[in-house]
Amino acid sequence: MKIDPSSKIDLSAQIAKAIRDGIIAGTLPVDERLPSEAELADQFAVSRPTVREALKRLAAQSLIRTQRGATGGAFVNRLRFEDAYGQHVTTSTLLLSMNSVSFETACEARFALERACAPLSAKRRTADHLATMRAETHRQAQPGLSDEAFCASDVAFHRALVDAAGNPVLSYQLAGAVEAMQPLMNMITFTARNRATIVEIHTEIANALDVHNACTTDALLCQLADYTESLGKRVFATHNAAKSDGSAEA
Amino acid sequence: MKIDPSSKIDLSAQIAKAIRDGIIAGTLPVDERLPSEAELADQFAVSRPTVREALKRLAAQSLIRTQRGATGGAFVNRLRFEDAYGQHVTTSTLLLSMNSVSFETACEARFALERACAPLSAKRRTADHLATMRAETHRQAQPGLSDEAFCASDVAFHRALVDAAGNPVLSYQLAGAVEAMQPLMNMITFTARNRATIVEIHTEIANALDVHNACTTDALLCQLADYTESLGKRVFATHNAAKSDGSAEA
DNA sequence: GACGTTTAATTGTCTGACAAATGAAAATTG
DNA sequence: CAATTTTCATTTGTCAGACAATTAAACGTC
Repeated sequence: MKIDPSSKIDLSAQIAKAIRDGIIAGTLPVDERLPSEAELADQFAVSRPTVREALKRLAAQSLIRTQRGATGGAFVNRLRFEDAYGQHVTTSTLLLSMNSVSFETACEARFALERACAPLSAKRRTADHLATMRAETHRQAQPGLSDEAFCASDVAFHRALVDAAGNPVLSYQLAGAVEAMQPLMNMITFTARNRATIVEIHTEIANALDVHNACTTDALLCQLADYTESLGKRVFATHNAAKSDGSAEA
Repeated sequence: MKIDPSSKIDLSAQIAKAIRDGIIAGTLPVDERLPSEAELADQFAVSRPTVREALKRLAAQSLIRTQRGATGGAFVNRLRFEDAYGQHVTTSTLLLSMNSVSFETACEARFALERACAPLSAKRRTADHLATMRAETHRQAQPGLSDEAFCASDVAFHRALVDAAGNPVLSYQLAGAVEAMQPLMNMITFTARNRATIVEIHTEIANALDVHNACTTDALLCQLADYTESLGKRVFATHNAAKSDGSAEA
């Protein structure tokens, strides 16, 4: 791979791209050891700090791992679903907060995706998944629970629902949509009546999954989507009204 | 934010995390200028190369951008959906290839997600989306098209279908599932008869969306999912049989 | 053969330096 | 005075060389 020192782009970015392309193309298989930093510096005709900056870029994407010592070095990392979750959730969260995505849009996406895996979950849910969902539902019924804890439990419930589909690709893609919404959900103060309604729907969802009833599960998710959206609409309407109260913003 | 020099973790990783946390928490708003590298080095009591490695990690995640010159520096980047697409697709692709996800699993996830946005697409599709889908369908009918080009056009078609839902969150989440499957699809050699079948379904999907018929669209997507999976199953069955032919692998 | 010691390789970090870019201030010119 | 050019300070990009920390293998000792 060639490096162009006269390019507008950082050398470290070019080197990172060259190595990344090798990993994607399969030229550098998993667990393959990259040349040492000194050798890379020679090959690309740059200094070691520049090579290191490139390697740090790749490490930030979990594409490589490094190890010190005699047999150490940088190794192509086997990207695991668990490792990728974190990044995916972080990115999704920032996308929502930085692009002022409406609660409605986020909500719509989230439940559309969740409904997509409901039939699979109804078919494949294990006793474990059901137990998790019921435990979280039970926690959500506790009176002393803070709104944040309630939302966290809500995420755990829906995470279990998604995982029940038994498809890691689905779980990964949905993790972003479901977990990234938590900050938005946290802004909603749930009254006792709100919580009771949600807990009831959660209970029914668990029951529907128990008997492998995909249709009812889907209907309940629709119900939950509508209810969540109506709650959010009310909260954010007053929120925005209060915010634009003192400003000249149209 | 505190840095622990005695930790097992790289200083640059700790510093990157500290800054990243600030961005996520909103302490560092979009377009905010970070202190210069020299100032950061002072604040964290490390050297400039260490600070730079931390900044490169953040740059790799598109969390900051840097600019040279008198008024330059590192700025908190507004993460855009378009910027995040690339990373998401790359990560998804690597997840599939490195974890030997079966064609069946990937296919199931992809069509489950795509069906999720079909009702929204049927409701909101614009003339533009329809035109793109029909143009790609037309391209797919060209006899001289390579398998790679056929698959690329297929991705473009489905991308338009997803975008038609008018929900950027949905589009983002699905981009990973749809585009990451392209390398797997490329491994399938499409006969003329295969292509004719797919083109026909694509044509019908466009027609169904034209008249805002969500039900038919969903049915057609199911049909396409079944057909794709059956094609893949046949190809990868012979593929695996050939591969385990000469090895002792059980 | 088992067990400590040395050694070589490699990453992590620091220091100091210079080049390149870039906008702002100062100087020059009409 | 206004417009233009020049100078300059600031900041990132890159380099060179050095030392510390870590680690496994090679070596030596008992």
